[in-house]
This record gives sequence, C-alpha cells and structure tokens, in this order.
Amino acid sequence: MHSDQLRAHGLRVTKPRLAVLDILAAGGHLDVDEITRQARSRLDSVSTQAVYDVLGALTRAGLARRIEPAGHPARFEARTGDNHHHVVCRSCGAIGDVDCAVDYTPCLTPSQHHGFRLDEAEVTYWGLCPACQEITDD
Amino acid sequence: MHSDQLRAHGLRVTKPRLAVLDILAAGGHLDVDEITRQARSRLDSVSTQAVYDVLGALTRAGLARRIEPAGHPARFEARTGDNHHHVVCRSCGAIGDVDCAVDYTPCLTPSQHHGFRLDEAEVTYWGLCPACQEITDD
DNA sequence: GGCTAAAGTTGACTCGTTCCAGAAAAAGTG
DNA sequence: CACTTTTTCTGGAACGAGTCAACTTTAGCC
Repeated sequence: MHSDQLRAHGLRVTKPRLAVLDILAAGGHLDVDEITRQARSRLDSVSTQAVYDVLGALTRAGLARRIEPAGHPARFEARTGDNHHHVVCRSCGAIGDVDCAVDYTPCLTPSQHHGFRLDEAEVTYWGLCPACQEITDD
Repeated sequence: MHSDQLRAHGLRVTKPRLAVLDILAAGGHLDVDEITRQARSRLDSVSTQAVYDVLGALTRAGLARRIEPAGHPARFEARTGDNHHHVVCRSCGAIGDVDCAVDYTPCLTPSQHHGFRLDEAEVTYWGLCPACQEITDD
C-alpha cells in the first residue's frame, strides 16, 4: 500500500498524498496541471497549493522525481530508483523513458569536475515525438 | 571580426549583436542579466528586449548555445562546435564545461527512442561547486 | 541619398510557480 | 478520547523569466 511508503519516509498519510502517489504510480510524466486534474477527479477537491506541497514533499522524500525540461513546465514521475533518462519532444514536451545506454554509468564519472562534488548525472535526449513529426513533415 | 561571423550567417551587423557576441566570446556561461549589464557598459543603451532578441537570433544561427539548468535562469555560451557538457552547482547555478567523457558519443544512441527523431543529447552533471561546498560544510 | 525589410524600443502582459495569512481539518500519540 | 502537530484550505498577491504588439530606427542594397 502507498500508505506504508509514506509512513516509511516519515510522511503523514493524507488523502491528497495518497491520490497523488497513486496517480504517479500509474506511470507517465505528468505536469502539475494534469496531476491536479486527476487528483480532483478522485477526491472531492484539492487546492492547487496542496498539490504543489504534496509534490514537493514526495520529491524531498525521494518518492517522486521532478523533471524540468528546458522550456516546458515541470513534470513528475514515480521514482523507480533505477537511473534512467528521458527523451523529450521539443515541440509538445512529451517525455519517454530511456534506460541507461551503458551498463556502467559513464555518466557519473566525467573527465573533469572542476572541484565540484557531483551527486547526479542527468541525460536528456531532445527530438520530435512521432506525433509532432507528422505535423512538421506533412 | 565578429561582423563577418554575423554576415556569414545571414544576420545584419548591429551594435547590440556585436556587443553580445563579443561578451560571449570572452567565455563563461552568462545569464541574460549579466549579458545585459555588460552590453550596457559597452553601448550607451540596449533594451532588455533587444538582448533577448539578439540571443535568440544568435542561438538560432548556431553562434551561441542556450543552457537552461532546471531551477535556474537560462545561460548562454559561445558555441564552440564541440559536443561538450556541463557541471551545474545546485546551490548557486555556477556552470563548468566538461568534455564528452567517452570518445564515441554514447550519448546520441540511446537504447530505446520510442519513435522519437533525436537531434541532441544533453548531459548535465549536478553537484556543489567548491565555494558552495565550504558554505554547506562548515 | 533613398528605399525597404530587418532590428530595436517601450510597456503591458502571460505563465508557472511560490509565498503568505489565518482558519479548519485531519493524523499520529499518550 | 483528548491533545498537539502537521497538513490542507481559501484566496490573494507576488515573483522572475520571458513574450507580444505597435511603433521607430537602422542596415544593407540600388
């Protein structure tokens, strides 16, 4: 149950949180608007702020992951723990998952690090999704 | 001369464009604010809008590259043509360059592409820059 | 030098997001 | 069950980054 997940991370179990967690668990990369809409269809009502709060809490707890593709509103996905990456459509912002291409993460070991203490390597593939290709091609 | 670069890309040579191109050529990863400030110190005056327009034109022409780290304002760098990546400080947004770790770009050939037509692979390393480490550590 | 399209100016405005206050409602604890 | 603390609510205001639109200026070409 998702309630256990919440408790395990020291978060209180509330309806909005369960709803959002449920929505994210269903898969996909949703923006705040979409999450809010879906949450409202499950509960009688949820405030926009509550959704932002919940997403913030889940992200901090590591139960959700925030994806912020340049030029598009932020999206969230259930964090599966694996180190996967994303394909983003330049035109509509659609997102797809991509497993790390190589076994060993070439990612986390850059040649130079300028003294930075690194904690994550993010890979984003940019292109056009099938739907947007059709529109552009015609 | 930078005027030639502009002309070569079909762009008219104007004072704001030369100034911005000059500033970028000096190196670094600057945000619009900083570019505007530097441009104003070279010219009598430049509108914020003009700076955005110029940066847009330069980016479209391939003379500049836009970097947009999640949670930080966009930054621009002179495009050197090589396929390098960036280290970004989570705290202050400072950016450093990193050459592609591997010779063959493992980057551009993800295992799955969901039908997307890809044109770029972006790698961002997240961490704390030396300065911010000190503040956090203490 | 004069013409025309491209580039710049100005100011209002959008968008996604955050913050704020105070009141109400739940959740966990003893 | 009563109590304390967290979370949520309503609603509004504010934010920074960036965009739009109408008008003026300027670069490049004859």
